[in-house]
Amino acid sequence: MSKQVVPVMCCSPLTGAPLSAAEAAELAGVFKAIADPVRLRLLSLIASHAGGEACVCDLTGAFALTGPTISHHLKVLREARLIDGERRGTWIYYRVRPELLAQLSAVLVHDVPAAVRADVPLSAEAAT
Amino acid sequence: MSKQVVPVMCCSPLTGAPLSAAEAAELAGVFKAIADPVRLRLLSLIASHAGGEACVCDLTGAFALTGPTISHHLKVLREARLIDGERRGTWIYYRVRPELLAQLSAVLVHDVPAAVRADVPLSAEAAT
DNA sequence: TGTCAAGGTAGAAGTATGTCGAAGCAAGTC
DNA sequence: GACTTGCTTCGACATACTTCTACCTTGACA
Repeated sequence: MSKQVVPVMCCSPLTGAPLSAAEAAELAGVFKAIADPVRLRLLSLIASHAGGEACVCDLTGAFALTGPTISHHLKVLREARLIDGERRGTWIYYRVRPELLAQLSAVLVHDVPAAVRADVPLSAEAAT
Repeated sequence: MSKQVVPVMCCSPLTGAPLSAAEAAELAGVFKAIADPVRLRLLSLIASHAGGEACVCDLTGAFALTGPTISHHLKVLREARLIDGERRGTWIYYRVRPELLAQLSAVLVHDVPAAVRADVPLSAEAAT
């Protein structure tokens, strides 16, 4: 593997029906993306930054890691569709995509209200 | 590592304040436990089994994996406090612990209602 | 166009994880 | 007590992941 292609999040709640192997693999790919302290902090750093977005320069300073390493983790998060990057002049700004987070959250419990689950319509997806 | 000791789940929602390194490490440990297709299926298999619990014999048959491998994954889930095992005669029965799942879910979104978050009071913890 | 700064990609090294076979422990049966 | 069944632990091995250094790409500006 190495390529964590996560097409469109599926999956009924964990506590509902047994997951199929394909669903489990898809879900595991996303969870794997956030199952790292650095990426978790990256995510919360971006999400809690003013305006809901942060440039890489803001993020690099928060870790005792080199630029390429941060870049690698951001790429993993991007490939998992958890964040979106946008270049604005010299800097690249990242923002989290709450819809996937909400879906993940919904999978973990069986009674998260639909309002949360459908935070942002998934049909708006156009990730490339 | 190898020892995934997860004392008591902490952590404010990801989209709230930036996670500290310690919080991130703790959270990442639990996410790492579920960031595997086999463990995810194991979890959903147990949760959706009649009575909310399943014996290892029920689980082993669902995978093209050897007993020791299933046992290893169950141990990881147990150490992450996501499941509980209980020996009853010849068989060992596992059941999921929805409270940690609910907490994890609450971390991923910022507006999960308290009713879900506090599914089961964490103070009841006595995991060793 | 040339230069600088911000970030990304490539490849390598060390470490962690997933899987297996062999062996061991616990409970039930004869 | 000996045997069988169910499950875990141990040790080994292959693969995946994290991090680094070196180098490349992109955009701003003189």
